[in-house]
Amino acid sequence: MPELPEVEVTVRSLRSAIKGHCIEAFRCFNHRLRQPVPAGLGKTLVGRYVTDVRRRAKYLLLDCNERNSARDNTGNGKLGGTLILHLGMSGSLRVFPLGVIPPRRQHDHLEFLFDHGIFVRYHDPRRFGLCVWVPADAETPSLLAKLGPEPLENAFHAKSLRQVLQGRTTSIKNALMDAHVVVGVGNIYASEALFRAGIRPTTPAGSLGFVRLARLVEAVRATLEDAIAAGGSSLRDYAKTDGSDGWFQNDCFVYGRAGEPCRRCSAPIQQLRQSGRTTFYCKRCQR
DNA sequence: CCGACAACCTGTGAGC
DNA sequence: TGCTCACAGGTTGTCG
Repeated sequence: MPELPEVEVTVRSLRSAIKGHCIEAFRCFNHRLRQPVPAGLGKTLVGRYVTDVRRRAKYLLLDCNERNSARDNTGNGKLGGTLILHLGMSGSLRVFPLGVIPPRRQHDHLEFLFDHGIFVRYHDPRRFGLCVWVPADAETPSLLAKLGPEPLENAFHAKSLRQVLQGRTTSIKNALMDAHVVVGVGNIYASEALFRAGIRPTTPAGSLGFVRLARLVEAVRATLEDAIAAGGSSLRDYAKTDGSDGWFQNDCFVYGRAGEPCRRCSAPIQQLRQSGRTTFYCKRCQR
């Protein structure tokens, strides 16, 4: 489901809905996610204001302030911190306007109620997502410690990319999906970016020269920006915070289009398997 | 260190 | 209709 564009779209609407507001209530109906939702998380969260909603890689980060002492008897202290959410393969967040709280669906695992009546639900059928609290004085959590550059920021460029791919024999498609190389690019957008760059997904990562990598960097950026503008891709589970679908799946050049004509040259789109994931490409446009 | 693969979990669609 | 199998936007641990 969610790759960088879907998480970014979620972060933006969540930010506008809850930034500056106080968590009045929290409920957890199933703590068994990829990592267990900590017991007593509600006591940690209630009474805190969300000072910002950010994204790092595919993680959503809810920054929370210090809390006035009285209600806190959790042993977590009153120190501020960050709630880290990940949507895994099938997760989504839904924001309900004031006073609207529909019945809970199957796989709605977490609920947040804010002081202005806004209600947020976390839904994740496969439970590959996570929800953990990191106090402000903790060292960088291992989840975030070893991540590569953000693809939409300046630190992602051809020169550094060539350096990290130096000597790597794995395919460029596998390398693009490696979060040590660059974050946020998953199975859909790796195929899409390689199409836009005109690069065959099976090309050994270390064999690409500066010019082709520069083209790839721009293709990754353009692909992700277009997908964000389209509200992300909705295939099975992903939906925006208002419950509506993203549209980028309709704009894909290659993903999910095996056998269909290439939008650029009409040759049939090819499909193959790389490290257990399906890859799509055009054998004429990508060399 | 690197690369490939299984595991985590549920739902869905295809084929028999 | 009902069963089984393959596969699905991610990440992590393990093995060779």
